[in-house]
Amino acid sequence: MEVFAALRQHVDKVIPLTDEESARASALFTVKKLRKKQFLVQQGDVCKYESFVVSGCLKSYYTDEQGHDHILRFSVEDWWASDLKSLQTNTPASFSIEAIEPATLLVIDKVGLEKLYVEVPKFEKFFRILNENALTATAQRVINNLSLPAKERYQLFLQAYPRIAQRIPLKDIASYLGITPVFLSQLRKDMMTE
Amino acid sequence: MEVFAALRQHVDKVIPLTDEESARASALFTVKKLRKKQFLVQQGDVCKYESFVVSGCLKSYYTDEQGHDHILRFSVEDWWASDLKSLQTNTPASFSIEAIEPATLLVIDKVGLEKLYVEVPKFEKFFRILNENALTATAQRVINNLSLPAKERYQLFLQAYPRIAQRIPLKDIASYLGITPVFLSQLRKDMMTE
DNA sequence: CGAATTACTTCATCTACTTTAAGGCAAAAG
DNA sequence: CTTTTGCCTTAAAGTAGATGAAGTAATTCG
Repeated sequence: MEVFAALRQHVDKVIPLTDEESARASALFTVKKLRKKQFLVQQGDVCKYESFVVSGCLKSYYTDEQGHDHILRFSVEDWWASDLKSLQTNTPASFSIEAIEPATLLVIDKVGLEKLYVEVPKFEKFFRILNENALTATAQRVINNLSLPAKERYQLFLQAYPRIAQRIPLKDIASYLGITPVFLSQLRKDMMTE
Repeated sequence: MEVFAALRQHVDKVIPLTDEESARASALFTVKKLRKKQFLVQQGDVCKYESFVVSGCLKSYYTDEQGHDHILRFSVEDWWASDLKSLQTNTPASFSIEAIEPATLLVIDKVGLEKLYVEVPKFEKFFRILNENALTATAQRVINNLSLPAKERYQLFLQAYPRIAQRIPLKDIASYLGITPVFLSQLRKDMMTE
């Protein structure tokens, strides 16, 4: 099955699996498809799955008291999406995850994950490393938000995710950068004339 | 030994250890003391240790091209401090870690950590969970930085870390919040008169 | 202990970014 | 095919927060 091959290839990059380990792991995941604008989790509900994105694109975003959305991350092919805290502790998710392109996912629930850690202990290490990397990236983002003006943050974003940037509506990029779409539009114009 | 008891108590809160596991783990950590203003790591050097703070207070901060510091986190008793990425990959640390109070640490280097994962596999899970929590907290901080004005971020900080706030110089709090000391001083004044 | 350095405050000026509002364009819905 | 709706752009006015300068309080250190 194609989708499981994608997962294995992804995991193998960090820790090579044996065929048996890969098969055991695959058996615990389920294929899930999302249409555009469909939710994987909605803020306030409990997040049921850790999800590997095989294809498509999701956005994770927090909706504040004034009803404004703030994008935390985009998840495209070969990335993961979930509200870890909600998943682990069965508490309401603090953000939503929604498809901005039709997406194919491999999902695993909490029970499945716990089985996975027992049956294929390598995954304990795999997720530890995955989270370490995510933590590093998020810390870098805090740094950038604190130390760089919007224009430079935008340029960094374009550099870091050139292919993703093409696929994502401007307003979502603005939200990710923490500025208004209006201002991002101005920045773009500035950048053209330079 | 007192300091090791602190570590065990800390780990036990997440995953109870047997006496033997605790002893094996303790054997891999070393006590390290820092005076005020001493560095645990300096930005650009390789981070050699994962460190558990037994007492005192450290700050982790990034120095940007203009020489301005941006505080990422404070680590007090019962917290950890390190540049994970640097430690794991032997690359230059992207931020510094410095004592702002005399501190006692329990440190473990990369080799020690790898031994630890083998000898006491529970630590694999322990650090996975630790990082998950750190990731959640950091994501929340990104959200706050994007969605809240400085005054509310300051109020949240006071609420979340009332005891730490007392011990930390205003300029460091300002740096953590992403504002200038001048502006934080103004905010404080505003808050007095309300 | 006194001198020097470092931390905090206040005020005035400046700028990066927001808000509001209006017009155009493309996709979705009827 | 027409109408609605959402998305992008441009421009003008407003604000949160930065910067610079100057004075006072608090620490550090010889």
